[in-house]
Amino acid sequence: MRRKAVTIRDVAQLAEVSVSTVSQVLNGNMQYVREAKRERVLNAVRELRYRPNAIARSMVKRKTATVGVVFTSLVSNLFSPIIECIQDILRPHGYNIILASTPDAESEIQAINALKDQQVDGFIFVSFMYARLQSQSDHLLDLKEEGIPFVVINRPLEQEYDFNQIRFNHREAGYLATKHLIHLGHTSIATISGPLHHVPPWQSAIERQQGWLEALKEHNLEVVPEWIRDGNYTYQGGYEAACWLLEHWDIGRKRPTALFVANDEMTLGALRAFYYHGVQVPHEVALVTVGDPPYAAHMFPALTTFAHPLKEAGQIATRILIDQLHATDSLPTQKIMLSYQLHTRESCGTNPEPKSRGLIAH
Amino acid sequence: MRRKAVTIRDVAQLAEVSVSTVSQVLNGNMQYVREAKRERVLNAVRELRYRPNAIARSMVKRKTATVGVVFTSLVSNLFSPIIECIQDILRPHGYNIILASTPDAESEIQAINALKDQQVDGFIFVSFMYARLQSQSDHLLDLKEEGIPFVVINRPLEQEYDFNQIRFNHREAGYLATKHLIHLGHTSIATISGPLHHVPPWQSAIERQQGWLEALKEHNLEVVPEWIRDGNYTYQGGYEAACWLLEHWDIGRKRPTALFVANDEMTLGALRAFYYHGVQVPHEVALVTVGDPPYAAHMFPALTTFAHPLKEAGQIATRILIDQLHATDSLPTQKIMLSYQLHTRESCGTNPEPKSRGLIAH
DNA sequence: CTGTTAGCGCTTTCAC
DNA sequence: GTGAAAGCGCTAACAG
Repeated sequence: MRRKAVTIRDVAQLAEVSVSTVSQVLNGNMQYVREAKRERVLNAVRELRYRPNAIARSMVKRKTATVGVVFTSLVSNLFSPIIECIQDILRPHGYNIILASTPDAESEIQAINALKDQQVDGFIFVSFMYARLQSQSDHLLDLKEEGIPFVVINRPLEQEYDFNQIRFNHREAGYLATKHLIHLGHTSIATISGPLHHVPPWQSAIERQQGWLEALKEHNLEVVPEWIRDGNYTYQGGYEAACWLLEHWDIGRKRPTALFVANDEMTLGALRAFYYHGVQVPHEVALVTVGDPPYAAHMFPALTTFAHPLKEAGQIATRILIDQLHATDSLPTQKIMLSYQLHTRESCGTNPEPKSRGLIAH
Repeated sequence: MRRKAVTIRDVAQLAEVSVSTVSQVLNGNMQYVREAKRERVLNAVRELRYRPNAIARSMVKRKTATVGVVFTSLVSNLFSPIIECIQDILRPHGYNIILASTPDAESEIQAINALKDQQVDGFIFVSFMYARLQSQSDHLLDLKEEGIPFVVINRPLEQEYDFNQIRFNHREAGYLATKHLIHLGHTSIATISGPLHHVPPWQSAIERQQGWLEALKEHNLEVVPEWIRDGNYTYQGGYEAACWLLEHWDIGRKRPTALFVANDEMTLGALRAFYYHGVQVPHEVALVTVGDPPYAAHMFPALTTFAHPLKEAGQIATRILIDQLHATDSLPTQKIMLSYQLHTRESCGTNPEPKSRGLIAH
């Protein structure tokens, strides 16, 4: 069935040279091969449609030209763009990607072992904790020790590790989002935060909320404790948080006119709550969120967001990895902090829609 | 640096047995090994933390326990769920996934070759033509000939091939979507279709439109030629198609009260057009679409959709592949047609929202 | 310049 | 039962 593969020996035979000559030619060590033979070899290769067996080559070179890309989850909007640009950069360099998704530390360890068995040359780890990965990273120390290069993206590290790492500036996102609202004239700004009391601490949630707080304080705006609603990063949480705000709308001294929602899931929930209660966004309450899913621009109203710098993260991570892969001696670790990028659309009230929603009663 | 790997020989030495014995034990051929030695070997393995080198094993077994998964594009909503369930099924069987994305036939061929060089045991091809892949499949014949098993998902085949293939029933989606609208009482139903005049023919677009037509005819409803708007499967196209309809709203004899939109991109565009023109969905125009992105349930109104049976496709494809991988002799090819699944939400008018949108003028 | 040879780490006959 | 030995397809010294 499977047509017996043509080997380097077949080529050598047809070209009437030795296998090592063929190997030389194929690996570009042409300096040692005369043109005539070179031609003969190349012709034989073509004639036989010979393709070197990468496995055999890997075994002797002890390099596989594959990298393991390990995600915490494949289900997210965040996954696609990042894997795509990892792939786009890796492929021209001749590297293949072996993919793995690992919801928890245990399965991550297994995946790493499986990939090590496969002799991958390096790793990229990408953490988006939609499935509250129990963050443990001690097992990455082994990789380090074995000299296998890797880089981690958005991985919450419970302590200081000497890893190549790329992080997102959550605090800044909260800070800038809130400032954006403040510059728009808002002085009463609530927040729907991620899980603030999670164990272990959910860094991004805490930091985004701190950014919000910082911006308010910087502008001497009142910080109403009840205006920090924990939405647990979920749709339902966002919905309930918005409902709570709605119910207590007029009870407090004043009501918030703007909202910093710490992720897009919760934003969807909050929007739905407002929609059901007939509260207009952004006219009655302006809204800025973190995370820029593809549909953000197509919601009603279109969402003003701070987008994860996914492409940058993927590109930088891949470049760092490639450098390490090519380097003969070990390179210094790199720690990179990336900023979220503002996309101003309708929900913050900056870009009002062509026709106001009020018109629908026409 | 890279701590020199422990090999089977090290284990043999420590256990004071031969390498072949170790190999036997590790491969579960325990029938030929006495318990005592078995123990010694296992202990040595543990002590040395030995892990067999998969590459070396692959070379002699001529099996790599990896499958190549080749997508036309990584950017789609459709990609994540499908890769996830391929992975979920493959992993327990010990298979790894090598990922590739290939926008056109040329790069697909290259990717296939690269993966063949890596000796992958099989392939899964997934086509979502967001990047109008020039559909060519003759090169898959080579795979067939070489006896490398593979299955194609949603691949538009320009002719009849003897491939394992999983298709989506586009015609039925259009038909059922339209019938759904008809059952809701609509008699004037327009459609925003995909590219009807694409070269080569864009099957899904044509078939979905035909399904729409079929349903109308079956119920003796008038087919207004102008109510077939080609939206080119794009956001912009959907927007323009909806605008056209809006402009000609009252010019025709009657106006459509419902709309079958052939994909979600165009739906977003159409919704935006309606939003800007103050036309209420579903009150003034009901809407059903094909494709069920994660945000469909969170739009305003929530979208009634026919969802791609992605998980089923991924599961079935993977199972077929695994069967072929395990089979000693070649299995018959399988051709499977999957139906889209209806998700009834708000945009068709079946599930009106708790409070009507009119209330927002309160 | 070119061919011979010794492995890479593992599995698998095949004698003993 | 167990071990010695022959490769899997390729690369990389090392002679010539």
